[in-house]
Amino acid sequence: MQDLEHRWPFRVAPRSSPAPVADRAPPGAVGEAVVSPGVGREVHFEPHSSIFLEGGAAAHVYQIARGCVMLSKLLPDGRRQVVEILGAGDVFGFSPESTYHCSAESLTATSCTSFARAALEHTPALMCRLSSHLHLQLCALHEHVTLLGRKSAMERVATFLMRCIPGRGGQDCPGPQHVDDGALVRLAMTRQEIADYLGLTIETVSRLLSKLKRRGLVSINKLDEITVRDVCLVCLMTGSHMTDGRLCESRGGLQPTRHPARARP
Amino acid sequence: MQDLEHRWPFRVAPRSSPAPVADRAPPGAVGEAVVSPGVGREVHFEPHSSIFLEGGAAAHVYQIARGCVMLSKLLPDGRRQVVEILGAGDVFGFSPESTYHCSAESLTATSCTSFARAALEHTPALMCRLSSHLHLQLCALHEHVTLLGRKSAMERVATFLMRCIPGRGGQDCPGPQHVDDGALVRLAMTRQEIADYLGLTIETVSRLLSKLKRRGLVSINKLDEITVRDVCLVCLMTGSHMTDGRLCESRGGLQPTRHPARARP
DNA sequence: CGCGTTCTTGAACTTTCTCAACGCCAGTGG
DNA sequence: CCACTGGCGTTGAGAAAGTTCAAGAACGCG
Repeated sequence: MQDLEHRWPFRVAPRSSPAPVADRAPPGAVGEAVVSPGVGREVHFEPHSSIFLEGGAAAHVYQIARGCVMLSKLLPDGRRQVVEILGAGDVFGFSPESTYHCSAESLTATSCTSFARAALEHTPALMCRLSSHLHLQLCALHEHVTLLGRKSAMERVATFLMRCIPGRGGQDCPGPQHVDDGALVRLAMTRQEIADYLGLTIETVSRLLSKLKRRGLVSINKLDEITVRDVCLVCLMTGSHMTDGRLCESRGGLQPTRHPARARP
Repeated sequence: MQDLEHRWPFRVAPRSSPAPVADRAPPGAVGEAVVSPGVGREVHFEPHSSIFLEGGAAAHVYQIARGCVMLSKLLPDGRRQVVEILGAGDVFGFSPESTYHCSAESLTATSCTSFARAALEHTPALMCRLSSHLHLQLCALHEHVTLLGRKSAMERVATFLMRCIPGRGGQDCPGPQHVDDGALVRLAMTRQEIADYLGLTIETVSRLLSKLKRRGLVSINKLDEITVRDVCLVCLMTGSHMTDGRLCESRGGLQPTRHPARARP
């Protein structure tokens, strides 16, 4: 259907044309036709405002028309995990219980269509249309589970940066388009949120960004605005590609034994 | 609707009645009515057989009628992550691309209803019925992301054991039913698979199971058969409960700053 | 019984976390 | 205008958790 990656299009502009900082229309067909057939209601959220809290009554289901939403969970001792980051077209607020199992917070200015849970249960057609988006999210979540379970800290940060650059890093990545393969990334997240997303501490995220800066791979313009100077090079650090040039070759079968948990040095 | 946990009911028997090692009907309504309206075909898999491989042509979507399935992904250097473990009622094989983005393997003897992808696309009603299961899986995946991102190795192992005991550890856990609060767990997974599921190494899993054994919390009968001697005590080690007695109290709001990444000693 | 596979255990080493100090920046109020 | 303050972010030193490597034990199967 369409690309799995870059489903939360942070405001990003190609390096060569630094102009359009305003929100762009999401790439791909993901954000298509968010029709609201009577039951749906348009709701808007400022950047970094709470949409609902973990444990609150699960009254509504939301579909994002524009913007970015972050879902997170807390452990009772205060450890937080950002569980999913969503963009246009994505659906959240489904809960098998009567309460939300995670909190939702907008990252950028966000518009959603909200559906009352009760109404939804009486409109199977609508329910289905919303559900049909979920397997995209499931797929992205699988990718993220792999990041959390098996990638080193640097690979996580590199992967994170690549996810902020639409159109690059996926299977159909066109490779560098200009001699200067750079991209401007607006993060819209604090270091703490990035850390909670990547399963790291804030210090580690900070240190690794500094290391990337020292190596000349990125430059940090404004804390939440990073220029990735060589997209391809950062992409090679994600752990998702063969480091010796070849891209993923087809695998002969499962390799059940001896898996190094982290990349070898 | 129903419980999130124990959605992959490994063969488990209460400690007091050690008899029924044979597969039990799944608890809850998850495994309801797996009707196959013409398009669906019944397929069976031996324990530990491959259902499809990551990168293979995504020809079918499956719904589990009975048994357990493990989804996994490989990084190009051979690191593996078990991404999801599924039980009766769960759906897998959806892919936004033309190829599968993960591999599927049966853990126990498994029966599935398989639907040709092409047929599915012409039967929106069926598609919807399958999709409607996905938000349950999404929810379980959020839980697992939290485990991978924020839990210590011991908390992961404890959580894993609790997930193998149906009816316990969830929000509606009845607590100990007998004076002797034990449970028999059939793992159906090798140590390597458990490690790949929990984002650890095989050595760490082995070490921590030994530590639990030394502390008298579990006993290991047959490598893949473990008796959890005190379910409640193991549950307190999962990191999902307040360790000082009280269960989760309602939280006042988001706590965006200072999150210890691991539990304090 | 012997062999291959899987699991366990130990010791050394890495990575990442923890704790603490410091820097930067924006907003505030004298 | 400038010092003060609070919130983030960065950096360093030391500690801890988990990994790696290697050897030995246990299991299962012919």
